[in-house]
Amino acid sequence: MTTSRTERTERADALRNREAVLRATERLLAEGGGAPVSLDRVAALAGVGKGTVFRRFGSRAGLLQALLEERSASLRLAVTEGPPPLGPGAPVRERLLAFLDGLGAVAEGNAILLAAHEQACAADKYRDPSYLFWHRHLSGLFAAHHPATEADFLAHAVLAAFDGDLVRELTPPDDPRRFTRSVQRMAVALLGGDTAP
Amino acid sequence: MTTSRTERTERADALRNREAVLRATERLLAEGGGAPVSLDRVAALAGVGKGTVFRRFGSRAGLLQALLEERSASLRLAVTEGPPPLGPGAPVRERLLAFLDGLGAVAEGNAILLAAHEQACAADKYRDPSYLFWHRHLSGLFAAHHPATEADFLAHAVLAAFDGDLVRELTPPDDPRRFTRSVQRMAVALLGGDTAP
DNA sequence: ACCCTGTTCGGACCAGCAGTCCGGATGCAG
DNA sequence: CTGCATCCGGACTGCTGGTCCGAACAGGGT
Repeated sequence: MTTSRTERTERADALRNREAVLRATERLLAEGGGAPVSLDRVAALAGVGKGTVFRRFGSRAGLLQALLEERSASLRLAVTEGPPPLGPGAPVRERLLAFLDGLGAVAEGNAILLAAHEQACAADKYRDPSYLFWHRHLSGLFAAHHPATEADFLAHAVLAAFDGDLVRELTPPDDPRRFTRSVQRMAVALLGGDTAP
Repeated sequence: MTTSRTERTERADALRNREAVLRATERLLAEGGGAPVSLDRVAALAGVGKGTVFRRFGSRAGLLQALLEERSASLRLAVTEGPPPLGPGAPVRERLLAFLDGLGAVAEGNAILLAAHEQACAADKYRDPSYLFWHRHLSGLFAAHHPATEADFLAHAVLAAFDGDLVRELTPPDDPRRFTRSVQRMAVALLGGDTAP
């Protein structure tokens, strides 16, 4: 039984450290309440050297992206091959609403992480594989009622609303899903066709 | 004590240096093509000390904001007290289109500056007086067909599309007004009522 | 049980950044 | 011309993201 895992090349200590770094990062993000998190601090809290952080994640942006990926992986999977209405098969409107419900939940629950990631990615935000995936999906949905270039723009515009700081701004503690509902209404209006029952 | 408070004449060299710093900043922004501009470099190109830059503008964000203010001051004026359709008096739909045409032009012509400003402001973006002004205006327009909270969100969402990097992404050299047209179509769709007869 | 080798570790190190400070220069009023 | 408030400049600080390399070590082969 030689460790029937998918990857046999990663050493045990490496895996352990990777996990420690991720945990430390999310803890510092949460405790800092939005204040910038330095990688020195992350390394210190994780109990590893700074070099380790960079070898694992390449850069500050890579670390945050890895964390974000972790939080949204299940949504990604559900969208591509899950059951309707999230997955393929449902009418466009239903899929759009279901998708924004899922993405909204991720955003509302990780607004600080989202903001930090945007800040770190800076101009490369629109080349981020995660962003490209969401954009492709949304764009495809809009394309049902719009020409391609218009759908492309609308997808960008809707995703632009998922700015980490904006989500924080628009999410009162007593109504954690307000942002999602607003985005859903907006997206339906943009989809075209009928808004009223 | 009647005139000395705000009208305290600015020394000639101070005024000259302020101008030199602004010019140097815009030059470095344009030449850098989006690369981050350090204030050391700005000061060097302007031929002044770094302390001067900070005394005049307070911080990196303040400098970029001053530059942005310069580029959008006339639009601001036209919106508040200019002739229709930009100024008060025209139907909501016309005012919306005129406003987005103006703001779009500013964004398309200053996308790099816009991106740099967003990066520098970070979380305080939504407290920026300039942002608040645009938001109040847009929100007011949307309020003609929407409840207040919805109008507030829609204004945020439309402004979110004015991300400096997104504008750059969506502005091909051969069609410099494409972004503006897209935003206008989107905003009209969000305004509600009739999209097309 | 025990090497042997390639992988990983750790933290000193680097360049560069925003922002501060104060002795000295200088415009300007009288 | 003189005195003084204002402004200037660039050395300085504290911190950052990111690099580097000798040391430590995991873990399969024997």
